[in-house]
Amino acid sequence: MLADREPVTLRSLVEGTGASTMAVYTHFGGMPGVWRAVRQEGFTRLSARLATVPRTADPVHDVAALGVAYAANAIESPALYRAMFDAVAELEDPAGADSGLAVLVDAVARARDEGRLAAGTDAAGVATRLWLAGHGLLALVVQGVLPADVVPGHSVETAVALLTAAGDEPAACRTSVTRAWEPSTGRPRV
Amino acid sequence: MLADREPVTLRSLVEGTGASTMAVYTHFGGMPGVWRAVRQEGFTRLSARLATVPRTADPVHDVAALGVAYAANAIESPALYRAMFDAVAELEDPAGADSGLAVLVDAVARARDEGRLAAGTDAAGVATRLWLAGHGLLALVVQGVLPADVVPGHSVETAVALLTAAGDEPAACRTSVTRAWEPSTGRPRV
DNA sequence: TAGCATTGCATAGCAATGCCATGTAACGTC
DNA sequence: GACGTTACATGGCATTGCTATGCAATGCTA
Repeated sequence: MLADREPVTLRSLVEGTGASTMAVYTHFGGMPGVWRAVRQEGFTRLSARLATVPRTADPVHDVAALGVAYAANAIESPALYRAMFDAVAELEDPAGADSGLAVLVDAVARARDEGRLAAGTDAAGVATRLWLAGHGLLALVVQGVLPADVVPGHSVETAVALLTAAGDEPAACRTSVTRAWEPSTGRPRV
Repeated sequence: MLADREPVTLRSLVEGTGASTMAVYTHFGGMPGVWRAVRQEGFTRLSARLATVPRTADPVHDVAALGVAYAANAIESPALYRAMFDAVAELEDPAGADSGLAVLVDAVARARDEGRLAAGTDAAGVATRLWLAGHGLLALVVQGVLPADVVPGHSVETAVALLTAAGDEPAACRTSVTRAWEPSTGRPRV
């Protein structure tokens, strides 16, 4: 229903299943519970997808590759992405949502520890800012304000700016980030 | 009602006004029309606020000052900010929304033309990325995911990174941006 | 195995919501 | 002063989320 942009109502959910509306209350406690479960599922899928991003010898490339996976996930399921952040503060299991950010923090920390970023780099801060910028971009894309084809361009420029500011060498940074975003690598299209 | 987090229903709107629900249909065409008008009003207020940001001798400071005004506007009326971007693609007058971004583009272009940014800088691109990052941050703040007190820190770091990447000298850039965000200048608190 | 408590859910109905058909009163125009 | 138009009050309709009630299947105990 989300993918088809159909309105998700209590009765439309049970229609065709042979079940009655009470089944929804038994399992989810009501419509807010259904949306909670949808959001949780969204973050679970996101975490699973980020976990499939391979670790290469280039830590800065890997940071950008996480961004690619994050963007692809959002663009392939825009309605789910919207639902996820529609009331993200009400998640019952915030740890599931945080784990995605934790993966990014680890990748940034590795780039720092391997010498690509400055020694004193605040990995959590840099990772958060990468995520914030990506979220701002994708939030507008999934609502139709911006077309999806501007995602790689803005993502590359913002990632290069933030990672260069964190100490990476500009030319090498751009090479690493661009390589993750170029469309010929067989990863899911955005 | 938005500020008080009360549910905005057709009947609660007309309650106490002595009018009936039909008045809403005459003037707005229905509840979606009411929300359209709310969004338009939100962007009108935002544009008005951005227009009050003074132009100083430091164009990079002025770019950051627009970000401060934008953030203050969102944080002072979080429910309005949420409503604005809840269905921003359905605005009947997108020009009103674009005018805010145009002000930022002009400020970035001025910074470029006055020599602070590289001559070939894509002012619209840089301005858009500044806006995207700010929107990502504020969207999460107004939903309660992040506390408002992290706004200045992330805003300064991201703005410095993006403007430095556009050619500004790092130390001068940080000075200009920080000056716009420091709380002792008498601007509205965030 | 018989009795009983628990669980899951179908039925039916309630309150609230957005919306609209109808009627009516005020207004402007000739 | 008659008439068409506009704005809106009244009342009611369909849909929504929700829940009180009852029933049947399941599992536990003696």
